[in-house]
Amino acid sequence: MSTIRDVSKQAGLSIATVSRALSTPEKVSPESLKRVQAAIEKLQYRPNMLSQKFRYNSANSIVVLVPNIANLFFSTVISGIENVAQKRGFNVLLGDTRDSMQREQEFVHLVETRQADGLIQLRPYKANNSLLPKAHVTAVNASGCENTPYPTVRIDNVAAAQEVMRYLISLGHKRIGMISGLKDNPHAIDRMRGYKAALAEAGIEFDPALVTEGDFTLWSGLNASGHFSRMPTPPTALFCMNDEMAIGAIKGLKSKGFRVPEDISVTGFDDLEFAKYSDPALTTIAQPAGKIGEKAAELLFQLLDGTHEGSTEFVLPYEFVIRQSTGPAPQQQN
Amino acid sequence: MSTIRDVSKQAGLSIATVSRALSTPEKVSPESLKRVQAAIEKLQYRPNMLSQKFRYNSANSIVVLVPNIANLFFSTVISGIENVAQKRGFNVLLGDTRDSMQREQEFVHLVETRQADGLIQLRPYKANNSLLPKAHVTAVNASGCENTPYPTVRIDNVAAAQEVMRYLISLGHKRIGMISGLKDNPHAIDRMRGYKAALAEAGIEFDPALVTEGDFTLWSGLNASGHFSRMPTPPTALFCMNDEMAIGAIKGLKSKGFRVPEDISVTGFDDLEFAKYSDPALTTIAQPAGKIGEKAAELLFQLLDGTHEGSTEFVLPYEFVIRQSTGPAPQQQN
DNA sequence: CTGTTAGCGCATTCAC
DNA sequence: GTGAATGCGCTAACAG
Repeated sequence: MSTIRDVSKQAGLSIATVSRALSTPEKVSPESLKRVQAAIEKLQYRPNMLSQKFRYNSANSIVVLVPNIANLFFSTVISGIENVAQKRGFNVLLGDTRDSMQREQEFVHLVETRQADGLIQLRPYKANNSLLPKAHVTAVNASGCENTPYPTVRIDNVAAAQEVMRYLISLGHKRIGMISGLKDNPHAIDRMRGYKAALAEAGIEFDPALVTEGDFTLWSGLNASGHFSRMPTPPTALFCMNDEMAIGAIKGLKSKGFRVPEDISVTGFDDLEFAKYSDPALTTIAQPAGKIGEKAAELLFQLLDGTHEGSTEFVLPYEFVIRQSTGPAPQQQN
Repeated sequence: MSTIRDVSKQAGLSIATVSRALSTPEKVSPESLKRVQAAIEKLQYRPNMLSQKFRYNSANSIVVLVPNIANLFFSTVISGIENVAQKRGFNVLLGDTRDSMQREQEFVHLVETRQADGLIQLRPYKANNSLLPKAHVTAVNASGCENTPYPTVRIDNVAAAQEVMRYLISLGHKRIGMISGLKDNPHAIDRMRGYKAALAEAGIEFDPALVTEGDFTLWSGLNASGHFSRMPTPPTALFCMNDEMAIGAIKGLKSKGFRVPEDISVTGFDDLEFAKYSDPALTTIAQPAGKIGEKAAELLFQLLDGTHEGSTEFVLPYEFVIRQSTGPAPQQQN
């Protein structure tokens, strides 16, 4: 591997001139420029970015902490982050944490040790969980939730859940089951609030028996659906906290002889590509996953540049998409 | 940000001793060690890895080139790569190329400029497309295909496709349609060979009218299914080159009044998590996506270490998973 | 066991 | 427009 020194020798010029030829060619005479270029070509010289990073004390990379990369919602957010990082000439370091705090800590360490300049966290933070502030690490939480002290980009989960519930209620549903995420998941907490708010609004009493816990996977949705199908009077609608669980639940319900939506309506959350192709196609909340990623990255760069002003909380619009998995409440159930 | 020099001053020791305390504590007296630790604690010192990387001329990272990160197959492979990179203390740089050669080139550049030590390509290479060899870049192709000059980890696509086809033929199917990937996609080429081989074996003539081209997306599968449903005598089975297209096709066929598998059998390829939850559940080839990633990473590290011996082509076993989307050919069609 | 010294590759002074 | 000299933070070789 040739260095800038080799190039300078080959060109018969000083290191400084070669360096200038690379960064500010207008400050170098055409003649020298040509010789430098020839030398570079001949030696197949490539500047050692490791050295540049060291000198500038800037890694030109950001790390993205993701609980599980093989999750379509997250990977779409990452796509958005990549988009703007690419434009800024930044690399994206992938931190697949698998919900392990230890792994997460290791990736935060990358920023502390300057291997990355900043961090985007895709996992929603719990209020008490303050991994970041003890280190001076520039960070943004994408897909964040309310009441966190971190700069955050999110949608209004409470309102979105409430909107879905209002729609179900408007279709005549009164017994509406829910497949929640883990109880301490901040998204689960927010969406639960929307669920309860809509019930209260409609004068329907909250029934804990209608709530069952999943973990946002297909399997947990399938599993949870069993709880409902075994009830003497099953709910007529099921509000699922994400699309995977909704699709899993539909699978389970159908196998038990339920028709969706004739016997039971099912709603999701996220609007994965697969939601359209589910049978029946899923009524769901479309989160602007790509946009969330882009906005989070933009915010992070502003923070890094010190050019950010104003609020550090961005609430992006969601969209309620009505498809075929929801219908009027069956008459006999009233 | 404090440096090792600050720590040495604070501890009243030389820089070298501090450095040793960090890397080889057994070579430092307990007394000094304690003072170093105290100084580090007080100053909140963190070693600057940028400097270490520079000195060792090793970035301790690998880049993964992926055509589309929001694709479940790829993200599962990446998960596998992450697994072994993590163990080796390497970072994974994400290169979402979006099928753009320019973007791909930029990521290869990361290796040329030492920002990464090696590269794993998830896109299958065409025989003529030699992006890598002109640069001296250590690389492995995961999900590769036959006859490439690069170290590669793959499954036997020809045999897998042939096995699926044999199964369909054994069920009595004679008119078997295919939803292919883009014609010049190496995977498409290999799987097509398997398709044709099975037909030839069974004495069934190849009919180009039964082949339609998709691009591995859900939508293209849905779209392609229209081609078949409009035929005067549609095929009784459909071999799709991946699960997404199969799921899209099933959606399309059902909407046209076809029953799967009673009227038409459908098979996929990959065995995404969603394949189980499709209705009907998909008969498909299970690629060991995670394993492919792990093996590719292991191979890359061996190459980087110079400890690799023997073949640079690994063919991993696949599994043929029979679910409910396939059944006997309908009688009336014979 | 500890300290002094040199140098990794590059960009940037400051002279000329 | 150009070159010589300096230093970024760290480790390794050497000397004590």
